Amino acid sequence: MPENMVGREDVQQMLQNCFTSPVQSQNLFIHGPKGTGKTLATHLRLEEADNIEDRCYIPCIQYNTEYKALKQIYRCLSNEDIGGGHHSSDLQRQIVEKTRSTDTVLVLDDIEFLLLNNGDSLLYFLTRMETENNHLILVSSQESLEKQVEERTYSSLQPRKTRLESYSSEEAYRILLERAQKALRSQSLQKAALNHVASRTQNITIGLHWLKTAAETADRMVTESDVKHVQEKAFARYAEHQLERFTQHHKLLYQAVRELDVEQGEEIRAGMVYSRYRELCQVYSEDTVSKRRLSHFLKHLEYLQLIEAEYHYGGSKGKTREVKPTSL
DNA sequence: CATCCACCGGAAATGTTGGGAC
DNA sequence: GTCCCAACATTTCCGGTGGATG
Repeated sequence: MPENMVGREDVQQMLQNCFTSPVQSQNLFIHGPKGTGKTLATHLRLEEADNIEDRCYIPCIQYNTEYKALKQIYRCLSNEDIGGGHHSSDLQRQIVEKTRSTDTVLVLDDIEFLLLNNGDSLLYFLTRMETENNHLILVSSQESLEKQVEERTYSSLQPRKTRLESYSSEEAYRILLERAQKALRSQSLQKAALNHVASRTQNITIGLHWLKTAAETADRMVTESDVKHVQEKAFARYAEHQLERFTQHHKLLYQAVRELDVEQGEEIRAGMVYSRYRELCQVYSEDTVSKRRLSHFLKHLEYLQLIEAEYHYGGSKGKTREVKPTSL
C-alpha cells in the first residue's frame, strides 16, 4: 500500500471534509468498480485524521456478520481482545458507551458482503446510536445502497454519495508507472510493456499483479512480449488473491465457471455450474454443499467481479441466471 | 389461456460452538 | 458438570417468475 495517492482528489477532499467537519454526523457512501482506489483513498485519509480519536476500519469480507463486525468495532475502540460468547446487545451497549463523547469514524469496506448475510440490522443500529460526532463511511463495489437496505435505515443514514469511475488508460499508466518505479530497478521496464498492461486493464490491482508476474519471469528487462506472455497467469493470480479469504467451495465453483466457459463458450447457466461443481468435488474428494448455499457463493463471486451474471426472472429460460467469467 | 421451464431467494429448521449461571 | 442460550453455517422447504409453446 503506497504512502500517497495520485488522482481521486475529489474523493480525498470529500473524506477530509467529512473528518474535519465540526458539524454533526456526516455519512459517506463510496462506490465504484474494483481497482479504482476506493479502499486506498479511505485508508490514507483515515490514517491522517488524527484529530479523531476513534477510527475503525472494518473489512466486511472478513467480518461478514453483525456479530463479527460488532466485536471488531469493540476491539478497535477499546484495544482489548474479547472472546466469543457475548450477546450482540451487550456489545452494542458497550459500543454506545465508548463512543458517547468522542468523535468516531467507522469504515465498513465491501459492505455488500455484510448486507448479504445479515441484512441491514448492523447499519440500523449504527445510524441510530445517540453519540456525539459520528461518521460512517460505507465502501462498496455495488451500485445502489438504497436497494440493499431498508427505508428506515437509509433515511437515518442519509449518506453523501460518490462514485469512482474506472481510470482511463492514461491514468492507469501513470499510476502503474509510479508504483513500478518504486518496486523495480530503474531502466528495467519497457514503456511498451507498461503501455500494454494499462491499455488492457484499468483495474489497478490487476495491473499490479500483472506487472509483478511479468517481472518475476523476465530476464533483465520486462518487455512487451514478457507481459503478453504472462497475461493469463497474471489474471489467475489476481483471481486467486481475491479468493484467498473464501472457502474451497468458492474456488471450485469459480473453477467450474471457467471450465465451462472454455469448453463451450456461451450460455452458462447456474444449474450447469452447480453440476460441474459437484463433479469437481468428486475429483478432489471434497464434500459438497447444497444448491441453495452455492447460489449464495455464486453471488460472492459476482460481488468480487470475477464473474458477471445476468438474471432471468422467468421466461423461456426459466428463473435462473446466466453467468460468465470476467477476464482480461 | 394453461402449462412448463429451471432455478431464485425468503423463511424456517437443523446442528454445532462456546459462553455464562447455577 | 449441567443446563440454557445466542450466533452461525448450512440445509430444507417451497412459492414465485414471465416468455414460449400448444
